[in-house]
Amino acid sequence: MDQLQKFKDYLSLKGLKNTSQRLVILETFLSSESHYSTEDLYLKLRIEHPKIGYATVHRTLKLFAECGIAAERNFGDGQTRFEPVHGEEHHDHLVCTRCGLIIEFEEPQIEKLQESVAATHQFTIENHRLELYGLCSICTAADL
Amino acid sequence: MDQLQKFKDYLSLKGLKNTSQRLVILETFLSSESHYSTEDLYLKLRIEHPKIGYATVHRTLKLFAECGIAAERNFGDGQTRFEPVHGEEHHDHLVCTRCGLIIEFEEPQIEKLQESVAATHQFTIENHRLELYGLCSICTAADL
DNA sequence: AAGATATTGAAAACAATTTTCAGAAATTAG
DNA sequence: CTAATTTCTGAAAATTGTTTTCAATATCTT
Repeated sequence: MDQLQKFKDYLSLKGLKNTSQRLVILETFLSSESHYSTEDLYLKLRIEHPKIGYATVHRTLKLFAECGIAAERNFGDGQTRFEPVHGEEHHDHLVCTRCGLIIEFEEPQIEKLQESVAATHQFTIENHRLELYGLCSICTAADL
Repeated sequence: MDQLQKFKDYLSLKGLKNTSQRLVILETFLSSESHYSTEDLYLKLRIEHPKIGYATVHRTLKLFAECGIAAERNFGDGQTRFEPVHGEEHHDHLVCTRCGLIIEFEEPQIEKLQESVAATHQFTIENHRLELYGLCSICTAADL
């Protein structure tokens, strides 16, 4: 099922309304570079849809997160970011502290070790976050 | 070297002053349960030292972080927390999403895998954060 | 002890996020 | 199709956590 259908299903399930703003925001959100903050997306939308307000963008992003279309991320810069979820494997992030580059990665072995740590403490894991902060290859090179 | 000495050295290195507030805050910070938010520590201090202001607590916690006595943590609840650092191994956290319990753990194998992920992307890791969110053993049991 | 400099606490400023509210839009009922 | 009901929107205001300002005070140096 595609994301648009998933969103519409969620709206009707919850008795919410299918508005033009929500569809425009979804389309823009899905169509490009990930890791949007509310502000990022608001500014991008404003170019073609200057009527859409900041609060609506923010509310809609929260709605995406609620229905599983987006995941909330926080990379410690004081802004919450949202990234599209496409039902793929869970992934984690490398974050360049100099240029802001964000790279996604998957490492099933780490996930397994996390499970074993949780088991040791009789913890039931619901989700996790792993971020590696440092310099990307370009910034590392520039640093020499 | 103990933490008090480390703090005093840092102060004189930076030409900062050794005030009674700073010492009281350090003592209280080190003397008990970790993972304080500014507010937590402010409220705790207020019992015995009602004159100490919120801003001073906050500034002092930042100072601890600067000189390596404290580490800043953010568990996604919108509050920055500070935990005492005692020069031990780096550790990560299990966070109970129901009762708020925080358990620390170390898993060197995970650290190694992180290094290999970074190497794959020619990334130079400066630091990382790993948090496992879920239910602690007690909340898991209560959930049945 | 005096002078120079940093610190304090209260309040104001900030930044990100969330809420309020009245008018507008979407859905449902008739 | 129209009216009635309910949700949504956008602008502005409110909230929350954090940071800064500033005048009075404390600390350090000589």
